[in-house]
Amino acid sequence: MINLPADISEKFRDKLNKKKQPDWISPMLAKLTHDVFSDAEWIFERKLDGERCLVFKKNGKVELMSRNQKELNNTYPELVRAFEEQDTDNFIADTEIVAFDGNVTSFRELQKRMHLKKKEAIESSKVKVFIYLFDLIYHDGYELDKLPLTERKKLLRELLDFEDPIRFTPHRNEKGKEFYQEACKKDWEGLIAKKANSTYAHSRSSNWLKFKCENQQEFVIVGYTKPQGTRKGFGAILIGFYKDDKLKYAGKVGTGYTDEMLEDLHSRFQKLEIDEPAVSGRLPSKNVHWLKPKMVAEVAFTEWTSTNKLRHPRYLGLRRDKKVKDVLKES
DNA sequence: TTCCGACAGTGGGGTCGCAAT
DNA sequence: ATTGCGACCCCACTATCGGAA
Repeated sequence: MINLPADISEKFRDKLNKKKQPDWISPMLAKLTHDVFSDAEWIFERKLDGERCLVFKKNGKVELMSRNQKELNNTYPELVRAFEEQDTDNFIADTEIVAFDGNVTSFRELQKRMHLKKKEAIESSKVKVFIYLFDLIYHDGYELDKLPLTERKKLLRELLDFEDPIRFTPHRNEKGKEFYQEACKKDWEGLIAKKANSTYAHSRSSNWLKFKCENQQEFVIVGYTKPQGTRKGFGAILIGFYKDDKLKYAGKVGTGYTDEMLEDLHSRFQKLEIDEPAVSGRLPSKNVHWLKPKMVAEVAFTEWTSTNKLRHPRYLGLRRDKKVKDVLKES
């Protein structure tokens, strides 16, 4: 058992604030970047594809809270139990709850579990969950926000027993680029890069960066939706790809456009309007205009979903060098 | 002067749970 | 039995504004 703050090296003593344990703290959020780097002043953690969770333990009582301050205790009773059994008390930890599909964390798998509310449904659920701890924000009367990240992680590792389902989130030093290559090869969601000496900010901060492994390919534009509210031009494009000479629907892409692009594309769509869809699949029916399959768009996304649609899609631009019939599903 | 953070507003896929059809 | 919708999860991105750099 370690005793705070006595075990923290002298130079960090002045960074500790004595404070009553809060019932809620806003989580630190990472910024997305497309600029992957290596840097000796940064550490790199595996990006876990699950549900963000803040763990509060106070006088033996455990509370799991979502990013939007919803209590998760009912959904994950086995995690609550695991924290109750820990000797350490009176702390706040930052975590991610995950489920696995093979060796990779799977949001798809976790979704079968995360919305369950009924006791029987949760007890009979086959989805096994784990909770990865990656930060310690408070312990035993002291706010740890102002300690450097690496000190907070050190304390975290010493304070708790890491036995399933409770797991520590390890990191690699310096070699972000190499680690990122490995991560994508292993089908991980990506990495989180963190400035090693940074404090815990209760907001989005550029001291935490997302390096996401992304997919990118062309799709045929087969329609678009009407704009809502103050939106210009159109809402989203509907896209498809060819399989066995037939156009298959692959979902919508509604972000990545400037106002100018929305208006320019919308004006190009006018000449291509048709009454019946040129694609097959489960198609949306409301507010949809169908188009002759003539235009090709480049789209980035994180992964294919179980129904062959794109997760986190965004528009990158038009491809004029590509024939529509050459647009196939690539990954 | 330029850059950056915070916010609102637009858009995506998916699940559960419940009400309406 | 099927469909639609809200409430939550996961988001990406643009536009705007005011203050920091």
